[in-house]
Amino acid sequence: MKLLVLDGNSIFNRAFYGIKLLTTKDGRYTNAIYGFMNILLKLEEDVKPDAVAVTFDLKGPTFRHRLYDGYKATRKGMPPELAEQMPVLKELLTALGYKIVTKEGYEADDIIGTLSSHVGAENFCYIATGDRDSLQLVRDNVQVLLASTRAGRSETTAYDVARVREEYGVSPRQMIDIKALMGDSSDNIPGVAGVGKKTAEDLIQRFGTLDELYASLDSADIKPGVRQKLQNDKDMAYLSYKLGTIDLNVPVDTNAEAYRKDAPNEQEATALLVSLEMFKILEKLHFDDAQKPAATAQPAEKIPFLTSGLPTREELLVGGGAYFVLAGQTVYFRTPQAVVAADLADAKQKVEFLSLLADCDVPKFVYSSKEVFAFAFQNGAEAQNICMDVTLAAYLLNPNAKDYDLSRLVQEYCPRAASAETDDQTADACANLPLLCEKLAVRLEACGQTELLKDMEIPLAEVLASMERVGVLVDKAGIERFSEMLTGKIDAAQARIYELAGEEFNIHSPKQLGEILFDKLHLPAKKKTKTGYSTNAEVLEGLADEYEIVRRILEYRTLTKLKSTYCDGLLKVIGEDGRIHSSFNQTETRTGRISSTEPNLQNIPVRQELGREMRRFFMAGEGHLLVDADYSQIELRVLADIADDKTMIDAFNADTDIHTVTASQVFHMPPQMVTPLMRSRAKAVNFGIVYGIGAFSLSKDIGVTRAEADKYIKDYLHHYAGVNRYMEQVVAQAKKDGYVTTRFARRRYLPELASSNAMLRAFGERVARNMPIQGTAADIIKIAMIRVYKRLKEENMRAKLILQVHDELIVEAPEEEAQKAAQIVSREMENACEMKVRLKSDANIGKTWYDAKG
DNA sequence: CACGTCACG
DNA sequence: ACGTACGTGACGTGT
Repeated sequence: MKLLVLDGNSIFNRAFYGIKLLTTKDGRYTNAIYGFMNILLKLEEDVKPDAVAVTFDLKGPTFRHRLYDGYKATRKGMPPELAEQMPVLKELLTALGYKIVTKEGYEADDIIGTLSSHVGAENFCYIATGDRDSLQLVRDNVQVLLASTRAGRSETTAYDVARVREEYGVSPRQMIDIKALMGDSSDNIPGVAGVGKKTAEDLIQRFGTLDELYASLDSADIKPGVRQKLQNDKDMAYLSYKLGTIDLNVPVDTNAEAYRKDAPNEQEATALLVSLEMFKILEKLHFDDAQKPAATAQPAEKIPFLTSGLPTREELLVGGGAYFVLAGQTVYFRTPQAVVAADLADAKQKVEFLSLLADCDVPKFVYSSKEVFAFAFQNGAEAQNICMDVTLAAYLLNPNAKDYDLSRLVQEYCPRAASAETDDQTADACANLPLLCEKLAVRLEACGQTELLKDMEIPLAEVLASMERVGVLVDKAGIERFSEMLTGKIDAAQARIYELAGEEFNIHSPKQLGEILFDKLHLPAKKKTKTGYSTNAEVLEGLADEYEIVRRILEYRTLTKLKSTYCDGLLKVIGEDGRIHSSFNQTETRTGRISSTEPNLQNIPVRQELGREMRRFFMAGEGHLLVDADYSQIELRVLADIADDKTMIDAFNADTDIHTVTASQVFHMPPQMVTPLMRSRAKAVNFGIVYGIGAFSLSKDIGVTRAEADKYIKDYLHHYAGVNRYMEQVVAQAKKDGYVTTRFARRRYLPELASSNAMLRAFGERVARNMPIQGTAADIIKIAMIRVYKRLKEENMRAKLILQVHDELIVEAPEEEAQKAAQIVSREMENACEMKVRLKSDANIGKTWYDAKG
């Protein structure tokens, strides 16, 4: 039989340091457990062992190390992020039926040694470890599988006797002799001072053993210096030999049969893995597979899978609603008896599906409502009465997730799911759609988010689908001309940079650029990144006054950014209709904002004039105009409201300039005396407050000393006492609950707050202060979008919402509707939410985005 | 695929 | 002693 012996601590450590810190949404660390399980499952797949022994060290001192006092010196405890994972791992391994082996007073190494040395000649033993110490255990029927990390990837190397000899030139047994000479700092084995790996290997290769070496020390051909060192530390060498020799006689059960796996406790293991959010691992364990022993559980419900076409209306209603998943040209329905797939390329089935979508009386439970709305629009129809969208529901329950794949959601929320009689993943997940919807609905209700889903996110999905479909017209030829103009300027800048540098190099490479500027030209380097010199704009701007090459590089960066991202990037995504149809993602951000991709239309340049010119290429269609309305200071107004800060509320309601008011507060003078510099600093403070602020960053941002910045913040919080109160209260509440919420019950979990890492905790605190503000502002503009969309439709206008940029909405309207549309947009924006301060939105009209933007 | 950089609110 | 404001997405380099 084959026995696999795991060096638990070593693999666990490797997993921890090899994978970035992961946490569950309630803040428990899981990365080491995750990595360990992946390695274990991979090993089992490769080795196919009959039995598995997982060994661990216990905390106390061990016999072997008691030989030497120094052992405690550098023996470090695990970091708390790792230590907390250990009991959970053991619990999981036990639930999965693995045999864990520990012994008071012995290291895992000694247990491994004992098990491997007692495995009978007819058997085979694999030792999985990250530690080269075990190589001394290799024999004819014992191999070491050494886990290592190379270029971020973990790989395993199998060591048999030949491989050890090839690499070290000695037999496995002689590895002990080598270590006795060279020592091992990580294991606190002293060795012979001044003898390292090279010398040790050479000596043992020539003399065979420590004894032989010392026996012929005087006569042999050894460098005098080395001979002296060997003489000095002879005792140490022999002590090290003992310390380095793995104990092969630990009192543990050495019968390999004892380590056969027990049948897993599937229910317990599943519950544990779900709580650890390890759905991939759960999947790999194949608990739901067919050949399940009848004893363990009742077989999972099997749902027939048919592809016979669209079911009739009566056939597809499950408890009064229709449950379906739209995937490209196929729609999967869950009927009471089966999963049924219909082909939408088939005209008849498509028509029937569209009529179902338009039927107000049938509640619909779907996977992605935006896709459903888009499909309806594509066919000149509408989708009515969508009451559940599992993507959006899952996003509201936890916006921290990476994605919202249907099968993952089923695994997360439906531990004992049914399965369809098919390999089709979507069909399988669809079989569980009603159950999933039910579970999500219960959770949403418990979190007070039912209205957020039904009245905000689902209606918004329709608006977004419409915006994506309409798109925005761009002047393709204009962009092409602009791009060529930039090419000319880029070539000139590039030539001059090469001239000033005295050589050609890749200006885009921070590495090469850093070498040219700071090594070759000896400009004073300011900051470093992990990988080298920092060359970002902040650093370069500090050098720009003095060095032409720096000014040219900044210019080059600006120009190439404009060309590659905004000219060439946009040209690539212009549709056949001459318009750009960006995707607006509704489940991407942790604060509730929407994001825009392919292309990102939420970061088109505006702050600098040259970049701003790009906005001339975003235009209204023939006979149309663009209406652009943006909120004035929405986040600060939200802050005033949430914090219930009287000073700030009064300032807004008196329609005064908030930055000037803040300046007068912070600088202790009447508003009329506030200078532009003071106002701009106060503006930075206002921003900083919203972001969770620190004196260091504020001082860097506005170029004052840290002490001064600190004083600004203190004065600010003194004058805005409500804000001060809010900032303290929201963090305390977040620590208590583990999450923060917006005014509309949007929620974000903050596992960082429970971290033992002070930096991460500080980050969590800033997020706790910021998310309710940014998130509430995001909620408000979403409401405005829904209302604008609805109003334009109700008033039978042809004007269409086409873009959203966080605090700004853009509508494309026929010329004759533009004025009215402008009214509607800013009115709906201002009335989106009743607050203690009024919301303010200004609209402008123009032929292009450039003209329509104030 | 991670990193540095830079565009936006 | 260390790093430093919230939220995004795209591009180019280099492993």
